[in-house]
Amino acid sequence: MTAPTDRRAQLAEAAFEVFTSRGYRNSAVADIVAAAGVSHGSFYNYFTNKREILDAAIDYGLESLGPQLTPPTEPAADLDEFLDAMTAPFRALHEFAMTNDRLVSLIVFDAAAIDDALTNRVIEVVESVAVDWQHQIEHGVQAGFLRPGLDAQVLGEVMVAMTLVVLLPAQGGAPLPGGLDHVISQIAEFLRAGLAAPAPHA
Amino acid sequence: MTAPTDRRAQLAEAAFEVFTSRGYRNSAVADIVAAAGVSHGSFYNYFTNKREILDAAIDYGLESLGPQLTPPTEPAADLDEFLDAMTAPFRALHEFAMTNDRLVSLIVFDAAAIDDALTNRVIEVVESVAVDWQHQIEHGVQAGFLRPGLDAQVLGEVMVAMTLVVLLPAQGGAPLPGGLDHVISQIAEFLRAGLAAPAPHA
Amino acid sequence: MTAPTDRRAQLAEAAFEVFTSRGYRNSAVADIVAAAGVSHGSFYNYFTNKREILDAAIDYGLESLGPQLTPPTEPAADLDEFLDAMTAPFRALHEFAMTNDRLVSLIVFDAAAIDDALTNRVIEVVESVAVDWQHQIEHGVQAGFLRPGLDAQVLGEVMVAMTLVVLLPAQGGAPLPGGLDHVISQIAEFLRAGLAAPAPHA
Amino acid sequence: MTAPTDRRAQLAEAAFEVFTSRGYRNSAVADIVAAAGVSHGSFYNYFTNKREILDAAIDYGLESLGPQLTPPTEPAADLDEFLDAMTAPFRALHEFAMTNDRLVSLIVFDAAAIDDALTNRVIEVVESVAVDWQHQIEHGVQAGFLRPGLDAQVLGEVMVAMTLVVLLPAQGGAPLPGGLDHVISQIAEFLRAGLAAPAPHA
DNA sequence: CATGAATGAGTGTTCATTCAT
DNA sequence: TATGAATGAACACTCATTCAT
Repeated sequence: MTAPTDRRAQLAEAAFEVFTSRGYRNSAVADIVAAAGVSHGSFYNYFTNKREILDAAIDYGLESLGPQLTPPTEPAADLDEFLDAMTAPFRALHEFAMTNDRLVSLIVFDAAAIDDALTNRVIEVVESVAVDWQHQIEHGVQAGFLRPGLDAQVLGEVMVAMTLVVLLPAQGGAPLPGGLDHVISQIAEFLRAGLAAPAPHA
Repeated sequence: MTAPTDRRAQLAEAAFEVFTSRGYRNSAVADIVAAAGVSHGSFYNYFTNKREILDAAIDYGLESLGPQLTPPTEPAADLDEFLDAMTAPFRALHEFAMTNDRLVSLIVFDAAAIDDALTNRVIEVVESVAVDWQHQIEHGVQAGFLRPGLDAQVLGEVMVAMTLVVLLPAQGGAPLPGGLDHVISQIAEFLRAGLAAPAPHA
Repeated sequence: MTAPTDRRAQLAEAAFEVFTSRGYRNSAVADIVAAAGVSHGSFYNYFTNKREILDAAIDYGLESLGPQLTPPTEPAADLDEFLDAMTAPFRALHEFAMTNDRLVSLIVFDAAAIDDALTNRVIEVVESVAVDWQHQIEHGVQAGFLRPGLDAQVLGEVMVAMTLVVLLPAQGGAPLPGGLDHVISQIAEFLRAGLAAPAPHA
Repeated sequence: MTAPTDRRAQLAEAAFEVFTSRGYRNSAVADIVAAAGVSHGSFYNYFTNKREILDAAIDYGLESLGPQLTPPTEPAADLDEFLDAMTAPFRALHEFAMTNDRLVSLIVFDAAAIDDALTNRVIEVVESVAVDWQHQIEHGVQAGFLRPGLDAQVLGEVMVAMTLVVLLPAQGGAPLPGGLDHVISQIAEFLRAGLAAPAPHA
């Protein structure tokens, strides 16, 4: 019925739907093949075990996550552009998390329960985002609009950590106080004051 | 072997060890009773099901976490005291997480996969910590050493999120760049610049 | 709290309540001791096992059944008295079964599922009732108002079997068509025609 | 070993053997699969639970019962034919019960202990037999060889009840006094006298 | 005789994985 | 490559019975 070449993709997509709606441990291989409309035995022609299709399902999910997460690679020219670039992912992540809460849950919470390989994979994604922010900050220091002496690596990770604020509401946390725009503007002001170079004396 | 009165505690402790080393879903009741040196049937004299002992195991783990987590209830008198109070939990949390990494993993990562009740419990702990920080900030604004216009609620949650920086290394993340002291001093400087009231013009 | 001498009776009564409301196999010793307000361990001071208390519970139940079941021992003097004596137990049994349906169910249906000893006990009760009816019929033949040539033993058992008609409604069967009085009068007419000696030619 | 198409039937047959020899509650799924020479897990490919295979096992047993139970559908032409038709099932039932005593026990005695659905199923079988007898009687009244004024519905149920006489010996009761033929002839005479229309005056 | 904690064999059920066709 | 029946180890949970106090 489906072209044989994308049986694997078809199964991965079905697994994504099943895993994100039931969680990894609560999902049976039988659920996945049923969702894919494929025979039970066929599963093992494409994946050696249940664990393996989890990677494929997460890949499938991440294909839509990636672009929104990455901040612009062009370094900001001045402080205002910098703040825009730093806060843009907060908005994107919040919206992504609100509409894909089960995927976030799958990646973040199921991962650690399954094995170290998956945990490390998640951590790598997180670290790579931190590095993007780190570069923005390094450039801002060099360009002179950020305070000298900033440790860009530490602050890149601080930025990553701060995204938790906009992710938690999607995972059952309290709604953002004052709404997303207000929270982002507070963060922007916090960053402006916290990171900007002191105003030169007139 | 153990005083009969705390069989329940004995089982909870064993469950804590088992859950933190294998994860909740990968642990069998048989593992717990084996670790406790108790018969299989006895388990159900003390807990009505496997889910119930998870609460007890987490309680057991949290008894040592609680005190270290809470920031001082005395409001800070000036900016330096404030920064000390704000950053102290980072050190405590880092040390706790480094020595109790499996408990953190159990609480943070297993919770969501199990129950909404447990997820909510975790979120409540987190929110309560956010509120403590929020009060510190509110007081600092009133006392005049923090910038007016700060939204203490938002920034309290930002603080909670930032703790992720010192928690991740215990969960398999990269080691803290420059060490804990360096990271904390960077955060302190960030907070000082980001939150302090502008210096009055001489 | 209770006189120690009737602990056994107290347990038997509790067992009767528990067994008749839940069935033997679905009742736990824990249920019985809870209903009796007695400690779990005490049970085995009075009964060697769960099976044994079933006998005691049935004894307890039968104490109220016995009198209503037995037809009058005085032999009937004529055909009308005979028919009254033969049909009276139908009314009694119907009423007993309607108000004690769970006991009937326990005795009749649980018995066979448990062991042959209990089955035989039930059958003995039934046979003893059959013998009572048999004697009535034998006497009627001798007195001349019943047809000669009747096999009183066979017809005694037929009478026992016929009681099933008035027992089934209590066990979930259809209600008696026309009501109990109508059914009994039909049976009486059936017996009159079926058993009476032919009217002497005038 | 067995044609794959009737694994379900194979299991049902094994369950029938197990249930009729041990009773439903005393039989484990493990016993059934062992008797069928099938793996434990296979059971749940064919039945969703233990309760479900009981229905199949009873169906299996009833396939041989059904035909013998049903009285002829052709209405009797005269009193002698009527008595033959009425008593024929007694012989059939007796023989069935003697050779299938454990099935009868399973159906009659286990049913009530299990659930209402099964109890109702048994009662429906019984009622349907009663209706067959009822029709015979109705026809006999119309044809004039049975007494007018008979309530065919009541007497149909009385007939069903009377079959108990020939069923009990298979369940551990005393043997039929005088043998089956004698008992049936006694019942036939009883019915003849009890139901026949009065002989017209010469 | 009273207690209730301890026991452990037994239950029905699930599911990832295999393999003959 | 496709299939789906077959597998069996593992699971959470029950409960009649024992026994030290």
